[in-house]
Amino acid sequence: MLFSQKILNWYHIFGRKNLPWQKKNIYLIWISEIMLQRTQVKTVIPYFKKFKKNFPTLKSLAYANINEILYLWSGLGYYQRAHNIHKTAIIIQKTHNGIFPKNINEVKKLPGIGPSTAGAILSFAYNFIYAVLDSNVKRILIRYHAININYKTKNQLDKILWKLINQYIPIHQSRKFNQAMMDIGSIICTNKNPSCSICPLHNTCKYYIHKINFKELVHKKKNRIGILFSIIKYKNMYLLKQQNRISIWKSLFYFPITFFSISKKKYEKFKKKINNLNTIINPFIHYASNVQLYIYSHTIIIKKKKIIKNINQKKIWYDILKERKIGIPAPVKKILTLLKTKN
DNA sequence: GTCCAGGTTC
DNA sequence: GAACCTGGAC
Repeated sequence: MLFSQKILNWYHIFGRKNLPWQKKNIYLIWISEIMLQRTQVKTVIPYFKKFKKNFPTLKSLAYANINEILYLWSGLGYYQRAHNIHKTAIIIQKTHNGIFPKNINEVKKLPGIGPSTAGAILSFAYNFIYAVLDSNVKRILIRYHAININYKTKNQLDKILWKLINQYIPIHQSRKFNQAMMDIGSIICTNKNPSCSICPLHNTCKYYIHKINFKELVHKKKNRIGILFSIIKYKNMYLLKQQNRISIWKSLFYFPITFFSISKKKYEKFKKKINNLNTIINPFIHYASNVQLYIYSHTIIIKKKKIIKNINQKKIWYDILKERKIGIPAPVKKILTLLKTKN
């Protein structure tokens, strides 16, 4: 039996068919595919539903305020994606008459859409014959063909894998094929302890037959960075700043921040200093991107505050008892929730 | 406490 | 090749 036939047969019995974005609405498919970039299905579902409710159409998104988009994105991570969907919505509104393009080259030009996402969008929306090559699909192909990835650069490997997947993708059922490949990759052909016995490809898979397993390269150790949040409180309100210059959490709102080196000497010195500060939030570690953030905070309670500036300016007084439509990074949300309970 | 899953961009 | 985030598993 052909590779693609095995995949399609599996899909008809086990494939995921009721995900909230599987409705042939290209706008919603696009949003879901962006959310799914380096983010797992179960994480995306609640965010997608909330997003769909608030921005049901491309037009509503194009005219939205970026802070409102970041608010709905808060906690999902990789906030550049939120900026990119806004940019894309505006581009489509202006230069494509509000209609999401059908041409793959046009789609790939849009911010935040690479080759894999472009294939996913067009195959899911229109059943066009474009493949998806995300890490689930890559893992299947690497194992199936026992490709030794240690001798290849990322580019060389991608070229090989694209060639393979383009050979396998069936002419009439690309939508089902792509969905099934991702399902199998994430449910069966998992990174650790794959469930080969229930895999539709195991009869011809080199990894299964010959027990060939090439280990992936180990991850680089993350750098430690110290952060001090200055929690400035006035009644129920906290001072938050929108930061654009710092690369992490770009244009999200958080407490005034000080970075410090975590080199042993400086860190010890800083720790002593911190211990003298007035704080009600215990220090904690937050992993972000390629860094390990050691997050400390100190509290300053003020009796009189400056004039409240509006949302388009960089500083705001955030009332913890009121929801406000701004983007807030996960660890800052966590602190605000703690402050609420201690209020 | 540390590790893991997960595409695009520059 | 490095930067970008978070929740949950261990």
